[in-house]
Amino acid sequence: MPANVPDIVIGRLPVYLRALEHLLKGGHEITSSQELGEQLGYSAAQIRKDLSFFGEFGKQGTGYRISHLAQELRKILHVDREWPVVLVGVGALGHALVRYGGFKPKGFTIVSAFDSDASKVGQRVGALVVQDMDKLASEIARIGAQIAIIATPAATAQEVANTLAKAGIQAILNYAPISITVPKGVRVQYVDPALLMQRLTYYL
Amino acid sequence: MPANVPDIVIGRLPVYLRALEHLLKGGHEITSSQELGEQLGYSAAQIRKDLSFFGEFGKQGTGYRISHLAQELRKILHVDREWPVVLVGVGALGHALVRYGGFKPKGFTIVSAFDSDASKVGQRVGALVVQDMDKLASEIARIGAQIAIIATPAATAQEVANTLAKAGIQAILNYAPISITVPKGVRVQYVDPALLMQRLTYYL
DNA sequence: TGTTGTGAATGACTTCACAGCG
DNA sequence: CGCTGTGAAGTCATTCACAACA
Repeated sequence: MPANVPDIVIGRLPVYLRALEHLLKGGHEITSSQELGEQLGYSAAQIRKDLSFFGEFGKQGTGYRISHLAQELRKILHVDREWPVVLVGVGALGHALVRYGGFKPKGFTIVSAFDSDASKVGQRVGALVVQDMDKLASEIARIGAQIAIIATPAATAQEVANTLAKAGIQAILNYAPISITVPKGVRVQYVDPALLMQRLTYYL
Repeated sequence: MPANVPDIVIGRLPVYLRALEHLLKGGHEITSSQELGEQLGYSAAQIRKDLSFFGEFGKQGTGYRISHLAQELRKILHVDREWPVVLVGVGALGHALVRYGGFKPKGFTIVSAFDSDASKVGQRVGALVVQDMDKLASEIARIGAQIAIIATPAATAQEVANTLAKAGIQAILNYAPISITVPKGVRVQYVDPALLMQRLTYYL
């Protein structure tokens, strides 16, 4: 497990993995850094360099066996297993996330849902029953969850993040439209489509 | 309108804007690069350097008037206006996007929805009626839309992107879990929560 | 005094270019 | 011969550090 790999490299690995899985579905068995790069808009050298942080996965003169490289990437990213995920905030967005089909095929399963609104506690959402926030820490410990999704309004997201960090959560996917600060050792990724839209309009 | 601003800088401007609007709501009137940086996890120098690409927005010894800086950022990002957006793909995700409340407050309104599935054409989704794909180009021209959201399955996303580019769309927010290639002059931003999850698990 | 705006210095990332190997 | 893996070179981004100024 090499240290000092730039985070920007880590961010590209899932993109590579997604492309490899797509090629596999299309019946391909072998690819090259050049072919991958053209598909993804990266240079061939960058792909080779990124992979070189972790080992040697190709054959000179041939390229990469797609299934093998994909499996190696899954190991590197720790997605060669199932991850339980807890969800905080069961409004419209939280409901959509429980129903969202994109997580399970990648090994992420929302196993508990929490909300601070007493009128929501006890309601069923898909196969889950919404629980009170005061059960959060004990449930996280019971499940052994390390990953949480925040889908609350912006106003409560920081408070929720504090609670999650205290309960031992180390990875947060934040859908609340606000930046949050977390203790060292906790990582946050942000999902805010409006932000991406604003990044697009700059160029219009 | 300065040229040659790194895209990575453009990507941070919406984050700054979001934080400024949050501070405004909290009753603040003035902030500093240091205060903003602490809130966002950036260095104060980086924020000042980013802003310096576009002008001088602060007062030495004082900081930035929040409402003024926010308005300047809106101008820079071209979000000081309303943007019509077309949606392609009206499955579960497309439905959720039409209902999603995060776009309209930022000036983005989904004004048309399209699907290639004949059984969906004519159905109502919120206030919209799903239209056939063969109306796409004429509707984009009629509306003057420059922005599109792709919410189709991965298998059709590239084809849809080609059609959108041909119809004059210059900015695409792609929810399909696949990388797409587009002609020069067209920009794409990706929304794939599973990718972000995989980026998080690397560190677990 | 406190904070900005900015060249200069440092650090990080990407590309180059080629040895090495299948 | 073709493609990988990788040091070296080049480019780009961030941080430093301070003059300028309210």
